[in-house]
Amino acid sequence: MEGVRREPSVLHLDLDAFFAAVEQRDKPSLRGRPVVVGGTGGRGVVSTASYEARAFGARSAMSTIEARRLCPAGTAFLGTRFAAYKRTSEVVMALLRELSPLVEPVSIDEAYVDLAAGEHDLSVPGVTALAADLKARIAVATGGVTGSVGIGTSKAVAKIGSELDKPDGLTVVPPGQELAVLHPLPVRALGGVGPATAERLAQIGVKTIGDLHRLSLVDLTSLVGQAHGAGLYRLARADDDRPVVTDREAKSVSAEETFARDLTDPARLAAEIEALATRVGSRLQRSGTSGRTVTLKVRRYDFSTLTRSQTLAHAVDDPRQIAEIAHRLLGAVDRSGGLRLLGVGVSGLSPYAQGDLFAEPSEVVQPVEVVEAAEPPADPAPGPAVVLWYPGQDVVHPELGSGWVWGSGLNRVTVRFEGPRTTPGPVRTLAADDPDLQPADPPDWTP
DNA sequence: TCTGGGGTCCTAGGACCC
DNA sequence: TCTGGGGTCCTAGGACCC
Repeated sequence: MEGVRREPSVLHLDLDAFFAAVEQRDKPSLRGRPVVVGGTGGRGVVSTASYEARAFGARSAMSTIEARRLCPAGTAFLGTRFAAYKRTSEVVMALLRELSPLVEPVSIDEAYVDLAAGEHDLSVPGVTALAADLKARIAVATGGVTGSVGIGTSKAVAKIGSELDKPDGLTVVPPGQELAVLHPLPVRALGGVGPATAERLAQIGVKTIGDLHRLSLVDLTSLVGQAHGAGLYRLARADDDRPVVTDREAKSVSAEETFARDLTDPARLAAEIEALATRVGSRLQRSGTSGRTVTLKVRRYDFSTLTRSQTLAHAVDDPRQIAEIAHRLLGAVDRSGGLRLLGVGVSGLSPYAQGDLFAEPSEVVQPVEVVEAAEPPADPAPGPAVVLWYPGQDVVHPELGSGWVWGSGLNRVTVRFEGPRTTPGPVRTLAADDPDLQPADPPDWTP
């Protein structure tokens, strides 16, 4: 177990029944009553059920129809208000960043904090007091939303700790006690063990993490695959050295929609593709990325689901181009019987925006050759302007400080500005001809 | 009126290159 | 004449997470 910490310095926070808790905070009449948040249409599913609704059997991912059957009259069924949840989430994440610069949001209602990167007493009483104080501050700052905290020597142990005492829980797993805590729990408690893996394990009599511990690495990998098996083998031994990381670049962007009724009309299908491509393209453009692979997802009337994808020579972020590929891919799938869902996604993302001037750094460094040219051309060549920015180039901005170019396109340049030593600075997308943005060290290839 | 929407990671086969 | 591997890219599907 190299690399596993000796002190309980990984904290996991999970906000309790988060969407429902925000609704109950904002609508006092809902407090103490069953609340179900999610899709309210005929094909909707439950995102979050309040603890009062869980008492009647309502659960996340259940169809809303079924939740209606289970819950009594007087249960509130609400659509999602994502913006409100996002604002509340940001308040909580800001409190976590006061504890440590190393905060890893996992989702809107979950995060890890590396307490070793802050100034803290990492004894068991020390982190227990810290967690109690954090919970109190979250409740005050959010107007009553509670969270469950787990603290341990690794992410896996911290996460399991936060599950043990929900809601409004606090669990510190002391160093050395990891296996005693883990082994009685069902294998489903481990991240990465879902219904399929649990079923396979159950068939050979493996129910608890303790049972899993007795399996050899060879047996485990032959049962669930190389990577997954090796991962579970280590988790059963509380051998988990995954670091807490602040930011990860997105790898794909997608949008999908389940229709109220299955669609067959080609014009309607085409219009849906356009709408989805527009959502994906505008999100790509807002984040200053583009991608080379366009994927179409189709769910048929019988719930059978398939994907078709095409990888292009150039990265795209233009909704019209994305839609064009998606139309072609849809043309090659069987639509008879009707389609329940369509989805459009772009992956293979790079920070370079689309456009003919997108170029590898090696191509852009070419101005160096001009230095060696005996004479500059008499007339500047007509056509597009030179590439002003290349990835990795150091730049300065009077307000944003110094940074480096992360990606550049025809009209845009994405710059990562340097933050304090321990945290990466903000990423900003600017107009390529923004006069405030200057090379930090102008290359002098002009005579 | 069964079964959302946004993601990540892994596997496996075929193409292609060295 | 016969017989190779490894590595990477692409496509499709599946498991899993919140």
